Amino acid sequence: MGRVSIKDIASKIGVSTATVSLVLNGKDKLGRVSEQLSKKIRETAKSMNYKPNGFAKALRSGRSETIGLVVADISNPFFAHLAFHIQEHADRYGYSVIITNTNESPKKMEKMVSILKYRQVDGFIIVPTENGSRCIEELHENKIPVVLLDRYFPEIPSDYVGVDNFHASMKATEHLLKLGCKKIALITYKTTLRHAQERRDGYVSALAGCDLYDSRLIKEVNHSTIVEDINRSVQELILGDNKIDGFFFTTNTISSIGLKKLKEMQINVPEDIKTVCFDKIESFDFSTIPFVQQPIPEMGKQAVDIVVDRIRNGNPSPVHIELKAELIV
Amino acid sequence: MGRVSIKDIASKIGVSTATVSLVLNGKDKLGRVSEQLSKKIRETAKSMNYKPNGFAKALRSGRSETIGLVVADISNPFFAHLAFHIQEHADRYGYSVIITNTNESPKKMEKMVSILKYRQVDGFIIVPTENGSRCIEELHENKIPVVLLDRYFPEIPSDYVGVDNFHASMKATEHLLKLGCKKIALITYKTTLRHAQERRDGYVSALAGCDLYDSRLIKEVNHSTIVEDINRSVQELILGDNKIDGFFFTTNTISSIGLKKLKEMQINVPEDIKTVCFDKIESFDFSTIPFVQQPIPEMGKQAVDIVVDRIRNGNPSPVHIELKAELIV
DNA sequence: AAATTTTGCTAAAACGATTAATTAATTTAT
DNA sequence: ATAAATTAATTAATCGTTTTAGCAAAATTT
Repeated sequence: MGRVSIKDIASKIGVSTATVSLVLNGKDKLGRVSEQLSKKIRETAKSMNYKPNGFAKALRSGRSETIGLVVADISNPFFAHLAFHIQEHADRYGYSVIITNTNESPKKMEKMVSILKYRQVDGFIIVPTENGSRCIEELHENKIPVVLLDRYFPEIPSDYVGVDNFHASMKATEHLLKLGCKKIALITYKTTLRHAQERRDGYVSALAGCDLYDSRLIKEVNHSTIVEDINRSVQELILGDNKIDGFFFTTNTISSIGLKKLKEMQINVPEDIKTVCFDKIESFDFSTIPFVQQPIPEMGKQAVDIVVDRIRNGNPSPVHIELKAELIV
Repeated sequence: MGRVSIKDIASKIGVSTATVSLVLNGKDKLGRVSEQLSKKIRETAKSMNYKPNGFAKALRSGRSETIGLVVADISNPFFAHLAFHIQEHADRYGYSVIITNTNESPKKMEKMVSILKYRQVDGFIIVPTENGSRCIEELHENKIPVVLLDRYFPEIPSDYVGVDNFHASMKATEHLLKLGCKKIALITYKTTLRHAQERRDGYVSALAGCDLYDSRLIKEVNHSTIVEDINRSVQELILGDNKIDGFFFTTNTISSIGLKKLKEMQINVPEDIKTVCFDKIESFDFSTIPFVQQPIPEMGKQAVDIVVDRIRNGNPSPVHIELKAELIV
């Protein structure tokens, strides 16, 4: 016995498929189907274990009830957690989520967006890569709902959900200052992405406030050579002339590699040097290291809320949501 | 300008949609379309930026070129990494992946499978939950390709990809023995899932071999109350009469919580007590703790290979693939 | 009683592709 | 020159649903 279609139900009861469809979509009031028949159809559908064919539905209606999620790397815990909450929340609206990875390559991002477009997703939630703005603009031009997440492009107005990177970084840096640090190094990505710059600006602003800013303490690392870059930077900073007494790592990946290097060099945290990280690292003894905690569940929820709203009600002026990130000590 | 359909191409050149479809699907030899026209159609399609409508295709052909992935929890790094590799590999076959979470609840697993069925996925890769065998059997009855991953049900024959849990655990336990441990505790899930039992059996077997097996050193924890359970177990074991000198944690989550508790109790690893974990914990100082490393990329690859093969070539006798897991010291 | 409105349902055309069956034109074989 | 085979395209049905327009019968209004 193959799949049960609307036609099977219709012919079993002896009505038209139109009537069945109307009833099963709750439009029986509008279509004026009698109470009795309505009930009978619903019961028959249930007893025959009818499941609507999503493709037929999507083809006819033009909506797939699917959201495309594009992240840098689903195996990164930050994005994995985001994905988890996005899915759980989307599920409540009846939306499924297709997750894809860019691996921080704009080329791959374009490819993934194209695949998702082919899959006719109703809307996108995207953590964009550097130089990925063209791709986003194209989606805008095609009037496809997009919510940017975690990162955004200041030059193009679009819906965005993220955290207040600037103030979070400032607070993080100030925490090190309060602990007495005078020479605080920053390790961050070499990127034009705004959220990274905001994190840097927060750090700079905190230090400039008390005349401790020194540009030589900022080290930029490349995504593609991250391990070597961080190892080298940490080594230089530690062994160099500046007597570094604090580190601010601007992402979980950077933190993880940086702390590993420190451990390797037999530098104890926080005894020998203080550190603060952006994002949590899953670690059994992380308890001693303060970190900036982004409200991941809320970020996911907001992104879903917005994209679903755009899908359903069209595109008024874009919103730019900046959530507060807490410093956990 | 809306989407370009096959009809648009056809009418632009002045041919039938059938011809266009034939050419665009590489069946022009079969359908005997002239070389010239063939070329012209391909060029026009490209210039008009034609993207086939997946739903129409899926509706007509009955295949969605989508794989449904059901994992316990995508925010768990082990599953996140699996998901990553599954996606990357599926992409090479032209398949998209829809990921869903069960949160270890068989009810939710059923719901997710049902959603994915409604989405007409061509095949499933499933990390099943305890008591989830009925759901898998139903898929078998409906002749929908399923590959079980990480866990399986011995009572139902189905495709499966996992690791040799028994020997991996045995090796892990033997490592502790080699380090001189005499009282090795096991912390594992209280579950009927076979893979967990295999891990326990490996541990038991290693200890029984040298007469060190003591059932009181095995502690089972519940998924829903995992933190309290582990904390209590660790505390009991450490403070109890048995002078525990080793721990074997059977999953990454258990390891993480267990190690955190040890740290809290000021027990140093590996000075005061030796430990070995199943799965890697993302941690900057994990370097000192030996762990069983599952070949995640290979597991993902195999699972995709099998499910795609089943989709394309039907269902011969199920395969049961057990990969070797390495002990990383 | 005729005209109008409401009620309850159906017919049929989409949506965008695929594909078996045909047709028409040309080439080859007899 | 006629029949057979090959080549090159088209027609039309189909997948399962949604939805607009329309039709008859019943109920209501005038």
